[in-house]
Amino acid sequence: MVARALLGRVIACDLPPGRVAGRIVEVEAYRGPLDPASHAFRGETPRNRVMFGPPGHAYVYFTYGMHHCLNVVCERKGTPAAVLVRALEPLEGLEVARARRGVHEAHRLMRGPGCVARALGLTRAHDGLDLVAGPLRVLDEPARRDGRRVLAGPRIGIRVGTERPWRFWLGGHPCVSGPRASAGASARRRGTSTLTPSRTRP
DNA sequence: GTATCGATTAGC
DNA sequence: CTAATCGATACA
Repeated sequence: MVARALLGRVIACDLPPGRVAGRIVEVEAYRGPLDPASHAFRGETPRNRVMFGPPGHAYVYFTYGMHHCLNVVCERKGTPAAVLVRALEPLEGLEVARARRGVHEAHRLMRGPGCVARALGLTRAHDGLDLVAGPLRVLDEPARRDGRRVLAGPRIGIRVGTERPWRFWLGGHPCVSGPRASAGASARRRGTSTLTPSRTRP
């Protein structure tokens, strides 16, 4: 619900040395006790505390010993749910983002959740920020999807909960990480079944 | 206490 | 495909 509504909206981050902003083009939804892929699946901890708080706040976590990821907390206080921001289309502050990322091409600046947080300059220090008050904000202007369709497919990078099509993105957008066509279309073209696991583990 | 594994990425 | 790199988690 909230995940789809966030597609096409703008996130702006006002931290030194200047504003970096981008349009949301790819997200993933995570829920609480019913979603084994969610950080909130096993209850509240110091790390995921913000997910259990009021909506409209940033949940920023640290993972793989080197990356941060940005989420938008949804649902009322006490009901953990969040939307992972996986990719933005750069709009403002491209030079600041380039300096932080060490990458030049615009379409690769904020492609992937770790890259989004890096380009915006976010760390655990920004966990819990109010996304209406700032300095990290979801701007109060209508979503602009530029005629692109909202497509859905399985979430990326998880090993449980993959059966739920809770990854959403703007079809064909160059800043989307991973597959850009719908899962169904992609499976049809390749003659493979979406239901067949593509990866096994010894 | 030790062992394992990530809501990832860059590079070969 | 793997290394990087460390906090959270599982388990003895």
